[in-house]
Amino acid sequence: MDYFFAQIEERENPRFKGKPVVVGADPRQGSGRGVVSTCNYEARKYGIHSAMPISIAYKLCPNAIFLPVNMELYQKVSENIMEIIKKYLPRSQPKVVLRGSPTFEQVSLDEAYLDLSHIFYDRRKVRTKKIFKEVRVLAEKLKKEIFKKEKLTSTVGIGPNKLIAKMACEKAKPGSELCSTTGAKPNGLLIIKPNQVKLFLEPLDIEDLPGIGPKTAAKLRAIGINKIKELKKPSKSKLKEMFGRVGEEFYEKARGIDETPVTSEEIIKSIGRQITFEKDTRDPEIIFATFDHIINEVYRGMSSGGFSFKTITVICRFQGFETHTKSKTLKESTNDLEVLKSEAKKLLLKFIIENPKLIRLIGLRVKIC
DNA sequence: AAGTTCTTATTAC
DNA sequence: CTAACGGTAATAAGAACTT
Repeated sequence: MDYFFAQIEERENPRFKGKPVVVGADPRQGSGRGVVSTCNYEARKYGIHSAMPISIAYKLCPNAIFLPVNMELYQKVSENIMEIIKKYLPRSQPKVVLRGSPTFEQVSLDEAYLDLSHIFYDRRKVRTKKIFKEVRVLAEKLKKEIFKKEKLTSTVGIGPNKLIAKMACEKAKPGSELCSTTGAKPNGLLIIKPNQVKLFLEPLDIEDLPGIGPKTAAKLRAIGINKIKELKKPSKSKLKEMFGRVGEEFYEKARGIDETPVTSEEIIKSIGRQITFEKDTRDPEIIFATFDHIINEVYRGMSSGGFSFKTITVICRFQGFETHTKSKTLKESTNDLEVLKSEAKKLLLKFIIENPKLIRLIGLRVKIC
C-alpha cells in the first residue's frame, strides 16, 4: 500500500489532502521523542521520511499535520485489503505446480506477496506476451478493487521471484527513473520479465537490494562497489569472507536469484515489549512501574498464544543510546508469571547496579517454545 | 571438544 | 557543529561458559 498510514488519514480527513501529513510521535508532547512512522508525499518534499526523529521532521516542516498512530484503524483496513488480495488466488489447485503453489504471504500490515506462477505453467501453446498481458490485467484489477472498496492506492511489483517483485514494487514508486506514474503520487505497477532482470538490476544502487542496509553499503562503497553491476565482481567466497552467510546471499541476489518460497504461515519465535521513557531516568518508582507493565504485557502476549518460555532477555538503553542486553535461560520451559517476574527483575537490577548512567529505555523479550 | 548460552550487530517494516 | 533516534522481530556470528 502506498504511504499506508498517512493515506488512510487522508482518506478519513479529506481536508488533509494536498498538505504534508506526518503520522508518528507527537512533536509537541513530552520531550518530543519518537520517530516518523509514515508520511505522505507532500511531507517528503520537505525531506521528511519514515524512521526520522520527529523533532527533525518538525524542524523541517512545523506546519505539517502531525497525527498520532491509530493502529486499530490501520489494522482493520489492512485486514480488509488482505481479504481482497487473497481472492486473487485460484479457486482450485492448478493442474501443474512446478515451483511455488499458489500462496499468499502477508509481510506486514501493508505488504503481501502473491504467488501467481501457476498462470505461467502448462501453457506452452500460449504466447508469453499474452500471459504477461493477462498478469498485468489481473494486477490492475486488484489495484482497482482495492481502490474501489477502500479508497486507497497501492503499488504492485511483479517478477520471477520475491526479490525481483519486491524491488520492482519499490522502483514503481516516485523517486525512481523507472516510475511510470507522473507527479508525486505512487499508484504504480511494474512488471519485470525474466529476460529483463539483468538490465533492471545492474544500474540499481546496492542499497536497493533487500538485505543491504547502511552498514553493509558503507563497507561495499569503501571498496568501490556502488551499483549492483559492481556487486557482481567479487567472488562468492570474497563476499562470504566479508559478510558471512548473508554475503553469499548477496552474490545470488545481485544476479536476480532468489528461491525463497511464498509461505503463508510464519512461526513466532519471540515476544517482547520495550518502552522509552519520556526523559532519561534512574527513578526506581518509574523504572519498576514501567517494567511491571512490560512484564504483564509480555506475559499476556505469550500465554494468550498458549506458549511457554525458556529464555528471558532484558534490554536496557542508557543515556547516549548505548544499548545492552542480559539474558537467562531456564532449566525447563515454563509459563509461570512469577518466574518471569523474578528472573526479569533480577536481570534489570544487575543493569542498574553495574551501570550508573541514566536509563533511556527498558525492555523484555522471551523466546517461546 | 562439543554443545549451550550470552551478547552484539544488522536489517526490515 | 553535531545531535536528534520508536517498537517488534528475525538472524547471524563470535565470545563465554558448561559438560
